[in-house]
Amino acid sequence: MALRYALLGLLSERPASGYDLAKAFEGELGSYAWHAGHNRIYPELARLVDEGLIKHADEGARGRRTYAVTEAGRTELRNWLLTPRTGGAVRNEPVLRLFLLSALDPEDARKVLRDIADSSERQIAELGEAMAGDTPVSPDGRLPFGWLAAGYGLRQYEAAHDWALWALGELDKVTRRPPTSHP
Amino acid sequence: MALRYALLGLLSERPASGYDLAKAFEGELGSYAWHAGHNRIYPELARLVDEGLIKHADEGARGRRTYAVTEAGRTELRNWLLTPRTGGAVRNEPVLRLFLLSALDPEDARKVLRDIADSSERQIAELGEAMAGDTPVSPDGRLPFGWLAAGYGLRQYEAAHDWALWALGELDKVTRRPPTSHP
DNA sequence: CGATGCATGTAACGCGTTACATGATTAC
DNA sequence: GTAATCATGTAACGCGTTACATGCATCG
Repeated sequence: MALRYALLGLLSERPASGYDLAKAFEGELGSYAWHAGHNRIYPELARLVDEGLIKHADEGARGRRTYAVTEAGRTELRNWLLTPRTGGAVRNEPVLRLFLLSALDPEDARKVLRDIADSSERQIAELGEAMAGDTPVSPDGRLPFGWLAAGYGLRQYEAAHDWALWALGELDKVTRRPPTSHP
Repeated sequence: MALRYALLGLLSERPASGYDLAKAFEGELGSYAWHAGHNRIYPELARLVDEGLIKHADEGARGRRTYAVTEAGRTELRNWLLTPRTGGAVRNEPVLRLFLLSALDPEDARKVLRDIADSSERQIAELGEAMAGDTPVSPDGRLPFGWLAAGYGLRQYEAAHDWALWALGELDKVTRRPPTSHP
């Protein structure tokens, strides 16, 4: 049920074809929030047209068809965004891995935790660079798509980094070793 | 592919029946990491037995069958946990909502952000209470299942809270209003 | 003896992934 | 002219959800 809202959201930025939308999912949106390939996108676009949430906007070369969001579509998206998620079914593999850490012996768990510390550090550097400088403002007086989400990502990775270091300390406590020093 | 590792992880704590496992998913594991009902669990247990990753351990009253992890199962779980996730397909609805925030007008976006700030504050209070006091140690000298994950959750919610307040400030900037004061 | 909880399964359906398949245009 | 890119679809399969279905044991 989420793909349709991703599509409505992208189309509410500007009209686009299925091909354009597939490319949009290959950027930050797709890597951090929701991914979909053209094979899922085309059938869903057809359904959205059926339901009157988007409409055919233009026909271009090579069979290119662009779609635009309708008023009904805008309303539908707005309702969804304003309705707080109902604690729905969770399927979060990275978090599952953290839960299962206690199934590893301490040496292996340390390996995993150091990996997390390292990779989150890299992500922080990347995102921090992307967000350096002033708050950007689009000509229409809105925040650019993804700017707020990037800020969220940055804080999440900082939290993950903090956590990994704390967890290494916790592990040291129960194995009664002196704190490991890793450069 | 993740459910099987959740099951292997739970069974590596202690042998359990399908029914026990279904209950385990109703706790923190199911609310934060991965959820599954008995309908998914029973077929997957059958498959794991077929593949030799778990084995039949005991037969009890009312048709109760408990399973235990085999050496092959332990190895499989360990390999999975030690293999860093390959940036696989992302499907994270809460984050998708953040990306789409720019599709809302500023007044609506503020509503959503205040909701997030409030709910994360509640979660922080809950988790903070659960984690108050010293690091618990099980008799076998291991950290209890879920302890590290709880620490992760706490930091995530703190990050979300921080972010929501920051995002409200960013919104104020582009709409050129004085910072909102909300109690 | 009826309600609740323990305990296990099957069937239909939807969403997502991987693979298969096709054709038009542009760049070299 | 041929390779890359634009552009759109279909089919098979797997995982997850919702709903359907059954039976035993304990508590009051």
